[in-house]
Amino acid sequence: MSSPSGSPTLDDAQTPSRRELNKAATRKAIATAALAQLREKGPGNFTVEDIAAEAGISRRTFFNYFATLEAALASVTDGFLEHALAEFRKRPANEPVLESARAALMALADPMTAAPMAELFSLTHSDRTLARSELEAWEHCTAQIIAAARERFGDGIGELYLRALAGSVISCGKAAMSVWFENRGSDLSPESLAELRQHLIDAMGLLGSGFAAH
Amino acid sequence: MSSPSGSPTLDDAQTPSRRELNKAATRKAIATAALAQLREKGPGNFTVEDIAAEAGISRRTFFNYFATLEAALASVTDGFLEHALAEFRKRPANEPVLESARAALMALADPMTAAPMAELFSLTHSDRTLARSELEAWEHCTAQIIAAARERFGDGIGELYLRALAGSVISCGKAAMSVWFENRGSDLSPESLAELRQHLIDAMGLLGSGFAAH
DNA sequence: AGGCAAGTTTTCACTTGGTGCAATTTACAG
DNA sequence: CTGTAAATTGCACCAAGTGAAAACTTGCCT
Repeated sequence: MSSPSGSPTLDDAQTPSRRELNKAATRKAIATAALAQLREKGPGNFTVEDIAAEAGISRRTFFNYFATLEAALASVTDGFLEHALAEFRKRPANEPVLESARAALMALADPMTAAPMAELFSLTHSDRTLARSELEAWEHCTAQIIAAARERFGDGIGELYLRALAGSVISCGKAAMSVWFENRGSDLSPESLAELRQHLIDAMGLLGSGFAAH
Repeated sequence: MSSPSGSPTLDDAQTPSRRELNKAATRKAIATAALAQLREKGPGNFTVEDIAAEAGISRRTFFNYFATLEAALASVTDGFLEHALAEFRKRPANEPVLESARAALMALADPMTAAPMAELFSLTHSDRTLARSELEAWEHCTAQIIAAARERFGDGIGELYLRALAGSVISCGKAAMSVWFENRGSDLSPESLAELRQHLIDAMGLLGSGFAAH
């Protein structure tokens, strides 16, 4: 071993430079601290300074990572939706779109993924400004779905089709989540998650049938 | 005439007290001033103080009417969507929902209604924080559609159905608007508005057919 | 009319969000 | 070890929002 801690001949594979690592760690620390503050003090009752203190950084550094306080919290939602999006991209291109969407949304009912989201949902629910940034996260996800769908369909597909579809799918996902949350609070038991899954399936079913059944 | 300006025996029909009138006027003045500033200086280049000055009121009074700068601009969108919502409520209850929705969305393509909206859309498009408050206005409208639909269907209808439906309809409306705007800028000619109408019809068609056609 | 009560606007002071800049500290290469 | 570039920090600043009390309007009652 020519050098301490790790072999220099080996770790040049990806991009795990100390700098990148630190940045990622700080980012996560901030997000965690923000969530902790939210949990502890409730929406609107803590400041960026509080978060910075808990994360062990300066106020100014916080703003180097997130443009706004809400953005730090929304990063949780971002991660959550990113997960579903990755799932969508994995689906075979010849599969019916709504089926791919359904499969992707199933990822949202995974315990590990759903836990922080459910908590955020519950803590966020009452507050206007927080809810606003949640909205933005879903919107951001919609944009990415549009991109993913465009890639799948090629240029032959109309822009209106793409946007209406992506928006509707996301709306159905939101509807399922909110109904689930209202029934179950942040209950993450297997039965509860099964219910969420069923809501997601039902919502996509409604979408696929043109909301005919009621 | 027992009193100056108007007959007291007559004007007690509604609620046009001087106070209400003044408030309404001020509110409109603020919204107008906000839009004027946006037009004149572009997004992010003017402050609440500027708006207040143009509207002839104090900064503090501005905040008595609107919680945030963006809210003042979003009031334009609110009025726009309110219009469509009123249309929806007028439809007969036995009509298929999607047909009612289609009819309501048609109201958006009316020249008088669409004009301020189109302008706002164009001025707002580039800016992040403004776009955020637009989102909120649509979300608010979604909530009202849910309420209206619940009223129409009575208690027999599932909450999931309601929310998924309302969200999807609004998404399709947004999709049609954004595609139209991207194609036509703020062109308000009859042909252009006809195109918007067609987009709205198409989007609702997609929704009704479960996005089968492409 | 005169005057009281309730509603509105304004002024003032204050906290917090958010940004630019210059100084400092930390990570990496030679 | 030493220079360079990236990251963190402190500081000063402007603008968003909010609370509270003073000043002004409007409506109502005798």
